[in-house]
Amino acid sequence: MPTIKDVAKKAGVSVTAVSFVINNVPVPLSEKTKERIWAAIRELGYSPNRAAQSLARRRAETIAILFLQPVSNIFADIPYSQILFGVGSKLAQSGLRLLLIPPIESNEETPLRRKLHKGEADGVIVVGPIRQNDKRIKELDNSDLPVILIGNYKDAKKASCIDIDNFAVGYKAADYLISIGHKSIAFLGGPLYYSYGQERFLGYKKALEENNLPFDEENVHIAPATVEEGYNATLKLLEKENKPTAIFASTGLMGVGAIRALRDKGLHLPDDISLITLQEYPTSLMEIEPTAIVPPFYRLGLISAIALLKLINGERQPPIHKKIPIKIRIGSTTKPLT
Amino acid sequence: MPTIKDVAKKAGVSVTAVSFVINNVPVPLSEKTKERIWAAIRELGYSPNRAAQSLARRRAETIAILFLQPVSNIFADIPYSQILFGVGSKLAQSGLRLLLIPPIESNEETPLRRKLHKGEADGVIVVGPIRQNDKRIKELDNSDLPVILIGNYKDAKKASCIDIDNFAVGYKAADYLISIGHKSIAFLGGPLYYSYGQERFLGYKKALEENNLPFDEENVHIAPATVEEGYNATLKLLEKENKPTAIFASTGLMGVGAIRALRDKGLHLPDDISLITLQEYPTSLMEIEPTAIVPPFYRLGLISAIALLKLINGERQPPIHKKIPIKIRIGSTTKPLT
DNA sequence: TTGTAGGCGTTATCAG
DNA sequence: CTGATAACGCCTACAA
Repeated sequence: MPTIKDVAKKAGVSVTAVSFVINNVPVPLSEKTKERIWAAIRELGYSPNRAAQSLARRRAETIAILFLQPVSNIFADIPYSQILFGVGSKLAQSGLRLLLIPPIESNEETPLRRKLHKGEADGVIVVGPIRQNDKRIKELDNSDLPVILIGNYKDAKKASCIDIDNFAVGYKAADYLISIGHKSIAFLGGPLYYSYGQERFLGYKKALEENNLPFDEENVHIAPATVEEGYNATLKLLEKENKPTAIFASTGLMGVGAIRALRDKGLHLPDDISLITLQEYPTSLMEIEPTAIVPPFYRLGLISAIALLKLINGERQPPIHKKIPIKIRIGSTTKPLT
Repeated sequence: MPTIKDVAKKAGVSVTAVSFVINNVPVPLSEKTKERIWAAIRELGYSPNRAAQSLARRRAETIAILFLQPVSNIFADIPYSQILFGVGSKLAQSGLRLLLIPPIESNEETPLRRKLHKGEADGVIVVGPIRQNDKRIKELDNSDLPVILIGNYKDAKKASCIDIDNFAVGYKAADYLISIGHKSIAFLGGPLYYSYGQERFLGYKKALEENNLPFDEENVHIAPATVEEGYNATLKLLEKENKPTAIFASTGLMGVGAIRALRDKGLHLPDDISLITLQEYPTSLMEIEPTAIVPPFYRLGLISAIALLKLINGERQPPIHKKIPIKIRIGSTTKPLT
């Protein structure tokens, strides 16, 4: 491969000049010279050696993605794929590399710092459900590495938090159901120690409050976000004396569980009951088109990557906080209460 | 960050010795010295600087993933995510970085070579449906970069091809249906200019032949692998005078289309007709558990990455050819023909 | 504007 | 076994 020297020689200039042009340093070089240098670069098919750049700039030209959960779970978890592709597409475009970091146990001896010390990565994006007391996150928050947490970490000092607007997820779903006449609305959600679980729940509650609807504890089922929990919770709801007229399953898997439970009980959507779920995967894969909250995970990844690059380049100061708006898509599983 | 010099000083040895220990070069160093060096490394929390290593070794310590299709399509395509996670988990474990390369048009001026020249990546994994006449692939095949194509490229000189056993996909599905008594089996598949489309079709055909069943052209629908095509093809099949008693939808999306078409026509699975599809996404997301071919995409990515690393390290010579076996999972959408 | 020279952290060579 | 020392390719003063 040609080096910067070859380019300099070919263009009849100094390596300095070439370097300036490549990194477009604001040094007044005559347009003519610049053009000559670019021509040489093109002819030689030159492009700078990343490792050498890294070494000289003391930058890794790499950003790391830290997964908080085992990969075997994650790979089945479509939202994470979407986030990953979002991050990846931005990095691909800027030519940065990706360093995937498998889950590190909180109690692991090797400090995270070491895996992520400067030279390894210029910044980190953390993916996975965030608990407020996670040591790994605390450690990152105390390091001087630019960090984006996909989620909400309330104690964050320097770490930036970006996530879909989980409060809005809960609020919008409940508010929509209320707007079409429902008064008894069940909520299925993930654990409250995860920020997404808590915020979706709070959003739901807020919508009830604002509409002066009573909050019925028995209509709320908080549990690990699995198909099974969604299934069981729904069965329980159906055994209540005054059944809810609508269910909001605030995670995709719980939604599937709910749908299955309703079907197994011979109930018909939306005639017997209304359902809103979270669309965490392409609807083209489903047999029905449910009314659902549509979380833009791909966009979430994209925006996180953009934000991280800005932090790295010093174009913004941490912490950055962002909530990505979500949308509701009206499908065939809800209908007005008559 | 500490450098190799710091370690050497602390351990009272030469940098050479430290370098030997780190890369465990087979040089007889006394166990005592080795231990002393490791101790110094641990105490200082030293780890080698990647960029410097790269530069010295003339290796990028990076592998590239080239996508053949636009990312916006890919991100919705769960198989690609699974492959990506498979590749990623292997790389994470070996500390290599990932360079994602967005689709490059065949006619783009910048040669692929340049984006992938040594120093940028040590090897490439190509993801996406492969056509035999794709210029980008021809170019890669002629370069001296280790290349793994996920798919089947018949003219390959140096490039290695790894894929799920697509012939077996077609064969096993058809064979199973035949084994439970079906004699008129429809086939829905992707374009024949893609290797996966062709091979699945050939497998299907072979199973018919081996069982002395007539091949009915009208039972075969080859089209772009979309929900819509699956839907329309199924409608057509149902209009035939002698309808097939079973359908094999050889792509996930066509399978969804088929299921929807059957439902819209008021047909019941498996009583009115049997169906085998391709399970390209977690079944937990579906409402029914179809009989399906289960392609191990995660594993495909993993194995591809492992193979690529071997090529890069010279532990194997190209071309490598591998077919990953697939399984059939019996679900609720097939039943014996009585 | 140019050329030179030192530095970035490792690897690898080669004489001790 | 060790210790210098020359690459590796680029960036960045600094002096001209």
